[in-house]
Amino acid sequence: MSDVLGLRERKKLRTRRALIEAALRLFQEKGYEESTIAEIAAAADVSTRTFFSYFAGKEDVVFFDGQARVDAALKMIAERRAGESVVDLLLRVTSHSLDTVSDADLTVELTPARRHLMMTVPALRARGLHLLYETQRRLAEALHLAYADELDPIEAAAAIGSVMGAAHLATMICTDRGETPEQVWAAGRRAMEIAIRGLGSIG
Amino acid sequence: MSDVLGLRERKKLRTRRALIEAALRLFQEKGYEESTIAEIAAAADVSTRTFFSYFAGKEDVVFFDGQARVDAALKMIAERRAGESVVDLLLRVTSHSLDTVSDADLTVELTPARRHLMMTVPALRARGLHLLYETQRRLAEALHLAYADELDPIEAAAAIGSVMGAAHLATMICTDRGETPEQVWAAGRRAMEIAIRGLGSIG
DNA sequence: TGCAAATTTGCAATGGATGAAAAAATGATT
DNA sequence: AATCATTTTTTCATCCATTGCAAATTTGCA
Repeated sequence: MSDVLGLRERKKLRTRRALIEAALRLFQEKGYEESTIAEIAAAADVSTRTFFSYFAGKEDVVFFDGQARVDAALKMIAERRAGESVVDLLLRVTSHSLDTVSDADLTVELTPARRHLMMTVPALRARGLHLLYETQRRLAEALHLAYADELDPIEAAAAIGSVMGAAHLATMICTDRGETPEQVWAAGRRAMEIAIRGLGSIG
Repeated sequence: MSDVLGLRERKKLRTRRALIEAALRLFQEKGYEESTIAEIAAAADVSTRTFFSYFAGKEDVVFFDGQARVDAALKMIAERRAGESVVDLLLRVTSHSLDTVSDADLTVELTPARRHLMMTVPALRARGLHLLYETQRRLAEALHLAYADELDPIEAAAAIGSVMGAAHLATMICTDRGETPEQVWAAGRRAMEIAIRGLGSIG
């Protein structure tokens, strides 16, 4: 595929970027609910209607890089190292996902603010959960394919669901307690280890 | 507290019930998105505005008994049997939750249709996920309290998150494949067992 | 240049959601 | 039973997200 994009494509990318940056800036300045799509579009210098040809809704702007992150994880699973155990692969995928901040092509500094938005705004929390769930579904399918002769679909789902479920709940609880990112990360790590070892390892 | 409710309370319960039944009936007949709140309110013989003093939004009508289900699970955890292991308690709670259809006080027959709605309508899926995670959060806290000297908050979160995460993802995937309720239940059971034993038990 | 396809825009309409004040229903008191 | 305070419902007005449609604009290409 050619890296040379036509004027049309370049313009679209610019508009998309402008919408994302305008939206995130407004959300930080005035809050999510307080910022209207009309304002976002105006700040990006396009019509309100055009916003909806770039994003399905107001919530989606915040998760603009979700697809890229998922694709990266899917790729890692599909290209798993020969002989690598499921556990090792999952640990590698999750730590990579936590480290990688964002789509290299787009703003990176806004990440912490975004995380805060995602945790506090109900609509975004809901959207994030939905995305997380869809991600798990796809990861489970990829895992099943990558270990076709070892994991049936249910086992793959159980593996993904338990590891990600444990990590997610643990990190959410820590975050709500106002703990530092390091503590949150450590909690997620511990939760994953518990999920890997099984519940017998505690209590 | 007295079981004798005043006319005011009784009327409110009746209105609430009327709204729920009207909504679920309309959702079945015309679909969720196609039914407007105005129609629901009209069918329940109240004003549109009144709808919002009973439910925060359109989605919430569908989950009218969510609180009762959660309360039941919380109660089971709080009143855990002396000497019962975490694993045994969780198995008991989940199977009870699957068996119990609904709030005894309210319509029960609509449950299968409701389940179908929850799986197919995007807005309801999202709402359901949010409710599921809030539930997990509360269950994790209850589990921590019930086993205060054995589980710290992170371990409790890992336990709840891994078991429920595994069961949820597995059952959703099975449901999407159009499998029978029995198969779905079996998959959930298997996924929970994997989560309990740990990922080492597979692959 | 000139045409075809893609994109943006303006406009109108729908429907969810909220705020505020008037109206109606209810419970308590005399 | 009549009256008053409280709760609930209704009415009305408004905001905003979202969508469909057709006109206008831009871009890619011959």
